[in-house]
Amino acid sequence: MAITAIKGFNDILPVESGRWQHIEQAARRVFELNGFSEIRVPIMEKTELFCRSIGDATDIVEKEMYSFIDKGGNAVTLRPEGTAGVMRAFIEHKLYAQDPVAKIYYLGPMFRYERPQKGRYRQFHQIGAEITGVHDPLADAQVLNMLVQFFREIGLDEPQLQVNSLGCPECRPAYRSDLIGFLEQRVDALCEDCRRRLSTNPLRALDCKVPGCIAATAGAPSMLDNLCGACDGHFTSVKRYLDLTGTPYSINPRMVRGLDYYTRTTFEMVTSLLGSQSAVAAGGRYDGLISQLGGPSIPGIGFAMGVERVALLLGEKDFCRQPDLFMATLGAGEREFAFRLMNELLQKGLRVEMDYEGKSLKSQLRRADKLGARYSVVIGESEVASGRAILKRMADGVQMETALAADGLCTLLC
RNA sequence: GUGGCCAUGGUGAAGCGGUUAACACUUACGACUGUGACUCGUACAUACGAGGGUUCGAUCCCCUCUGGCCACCCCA
Repeated sequence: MAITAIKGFNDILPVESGRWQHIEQAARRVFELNGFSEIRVPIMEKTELFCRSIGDATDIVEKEMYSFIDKGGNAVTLRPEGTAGVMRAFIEHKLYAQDPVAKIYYLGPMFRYERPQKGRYRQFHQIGAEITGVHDPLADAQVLNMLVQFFREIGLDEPQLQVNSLGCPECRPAYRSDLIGFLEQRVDALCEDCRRRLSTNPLRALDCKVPGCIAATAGAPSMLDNLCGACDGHFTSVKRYLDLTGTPYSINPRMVRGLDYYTRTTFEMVTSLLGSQSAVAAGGRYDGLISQLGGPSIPGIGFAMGVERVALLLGEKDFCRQPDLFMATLGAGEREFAFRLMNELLQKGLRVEMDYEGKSLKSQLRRADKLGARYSVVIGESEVASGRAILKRMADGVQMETALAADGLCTLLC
């Protein structure tokens, strides 16, 4: 048996890479338009970084991390998400010193030891963006607008934006105990998972899909009704700014996030087309994270999207580049002629292909068709001698005479 | 980590105890010795995910492993 890739680790094959590039290029274009710059950070960090940022008790840290001890005895982990590493770099290089307002984006592989499913893999890819240093809800709204703009840009209008507020260290603890109290009174009606959640993550019970739990939590207190004045004002402003720009969204008071560092605004772009992997992008505000990691008290907000999930939504659409011209040749001498001409055209930025192996004319034209070449030209002895040839437009078979010179062909094909 | 379903060539798949392992697509070549797409012809699985077992005999039955899909957990 030949060696195969690791479970949950996938190859992005040539037929799919066009789609990936399309997504990445759109993200770069939109993010840079919005004033974001790329940051490239390592895919491995000290394990402690993730414990401290994501949260020791979260599923990610408890059971999903690729952690090991390196040869120097250091506890290291393949990053399960991007924000922690980006913020570590932000603090380490004191980027806030030159400008506390930083707008940065990143993209690359993340690793989580989970059971693979469609749209969920052990090595997966995220494109994320973060704004630091802005308390104002305008930042929240702008991040959301940019996310929505990205999805428009790549031609997906299906994922819907949902927003929520998780409050802050001022109001969340009180709400949390209220909720626990509420749930404890109905513990008999809750499913096994939700009973466990009571102690681990009570908010999660609001998101449970078991009918009994949905019924039992129907009258549960909502975080949104229990926000402190500052959080409530913040959330109200976020909504107003979204309305101001006509950004469509809905409020999902039961939306829960898996990372401990979120405060106030949280959001998801959700789709119904990927089964249980409904979130294609998600994020939120993390006002305490930077100081928690040893940096100054600077707020932040950001999101990450799952590239695999976005690619799945784009479906089978073909993003392959088609040649502008395919040159078919009849003999070895003509092949040399074509080879030289092809390279002149390539220099001028035209996509040109030719046969390398002296195949039959029929084979060559079949290949031209298969590659989707816009034009083809047959070069034989007389063409080389006269310097003129018949150019054929493949879509409709229309033929036209042309000089076999780089300049002329270039203007004809551009 | 839990549960269910599944695994035949490059692809989609028939076959379900003894078959030349069907068919279609793809690919290659040809019909057309200088013109693709349509059509037609020819070729292309010592082989049925891997390893064990049952049997005279296993792609087909049983076990284990590996992988995939779906749901849960959780999440991008």
